[in-house]
Amino acid sequence: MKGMMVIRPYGYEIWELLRDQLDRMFKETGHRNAYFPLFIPESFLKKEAEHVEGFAPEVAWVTSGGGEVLEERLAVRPTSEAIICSMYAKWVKSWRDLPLLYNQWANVVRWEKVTRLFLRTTEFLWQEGHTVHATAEEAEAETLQMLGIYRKLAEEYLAIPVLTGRKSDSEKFAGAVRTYAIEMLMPDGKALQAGTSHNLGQNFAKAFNIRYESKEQKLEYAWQTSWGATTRLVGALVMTHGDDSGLILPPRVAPIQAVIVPISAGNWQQTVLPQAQKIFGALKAAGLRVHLDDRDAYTPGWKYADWEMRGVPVRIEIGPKDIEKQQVVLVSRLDRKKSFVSWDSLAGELSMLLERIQGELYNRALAMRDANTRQASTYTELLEVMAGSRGFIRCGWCGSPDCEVKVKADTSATIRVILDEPDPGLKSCVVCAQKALHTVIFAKSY
RNA sequence: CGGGGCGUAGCGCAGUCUGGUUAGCGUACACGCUUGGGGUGCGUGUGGUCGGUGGUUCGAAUCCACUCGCCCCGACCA
Repeated sequence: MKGMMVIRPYGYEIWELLRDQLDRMFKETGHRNAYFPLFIPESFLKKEAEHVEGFAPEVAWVTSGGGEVLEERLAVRPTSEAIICSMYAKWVKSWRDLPLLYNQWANVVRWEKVTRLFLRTTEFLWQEGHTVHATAEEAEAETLQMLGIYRKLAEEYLAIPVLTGRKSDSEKFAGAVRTYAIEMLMPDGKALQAGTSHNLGQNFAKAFNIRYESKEQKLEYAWQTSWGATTRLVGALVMTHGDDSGLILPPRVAPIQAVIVPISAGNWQQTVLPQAQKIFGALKAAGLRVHLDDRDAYTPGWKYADWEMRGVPVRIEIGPKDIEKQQVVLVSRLDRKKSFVSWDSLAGELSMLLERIQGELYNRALAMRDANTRQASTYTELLEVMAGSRGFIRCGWCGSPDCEVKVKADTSATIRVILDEPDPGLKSCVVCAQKALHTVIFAKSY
């Protein structure tokens, strides 16, 4: 099947680690998990006009079941606003029911014409949060809070710097009032949208009739948000940190943080292996994700290359010479630099090394992004950058869709985010030279 | 969806133009010996509907048509 992915255990473990972090942060902010149906009756999907128009081209339909043609065809969920809102309409009665803070971990299907492994697949895994609030202010605060959680996940766990900001009208979610996103820059100069948070206003509440009775005994439409992040994040990890030897995984989301490679010489299984096993047990007990590679069929050198390709941040070598000195050799995946550490201080030293690698990966990614972020004050400058090095381009924008469309037609770049704070140095629109209302980031995107 | 490229062993490829023995090579895999602190070396083996379907031909990996999948560029896309 085109665009479908199979995720084997090592890759899935990466997803599980970042998923667990997100899930923890959601719960810390009062959200609870729930589950809603995979199929959505067409009549539900049609209720919000802009929403159905936005998703229609990429919906997969079920038209028969049990050997019979269905009276009403069913959409395989491309996102669950429609089905969830239909339930929220029944559940929300009073201001006392609010806020409703639910999240769903699920798979969704979007029939994309062009697929790209991990970045744009027909079926993907994600979480989608759907909340209901009594006021517009609360909904906006929720939207921004969740954007902040995505930023935290990206920067503190995936070690990838992000820009946050609003999307232009042409890029916003179909049915939303406002869409915010975290936006990453990949090493090839293309931008990747890695998480979105939408303020839905009352659009869906009006379409699905989600109303509550306020303290003042007035019937009011509710205010809603939705927000999501997907398996695309795993693709972002791979692209951002990899080098010529393979993957480099940030320690906080690495399924294996350190691999122990016993030096197989002579009767190593009697001399070296027992100590390697002891160290393995001690590190595991210290809460580290370690693996002991005791395969006899491969030489140490082969194992080094193998684990480097898989992105394990630290290798621990132990051989006959180390047994004598009661030490091990730590090797960083970043630069292959070796350090010699005694057995009794290993757990502490390893933890510190892992933290250093986590920080260094972020710094590398930040340096890459900064080196590929340019400012353009004239249209000629913008064209030159897009024809050459690409990357992020900061410039002024008057806010007119016409200017946005012109850039896309000429360069295929789009506005990735509208920055929260306009740069006072960028006074005029990069296209029409009229007064700039916003500072925006243009880039080609995945 | 439009333009271009590519599908031959798990992976990477040669062979296709110019149809003709048993379809090769590297790597991986299995076994034996050897080696072991940067992908050890030698040997013996296993593994193929040549993406699929149909056609042309005495004969098709090779020519033709259709089709499926993948990659790049563009359009589309929260």
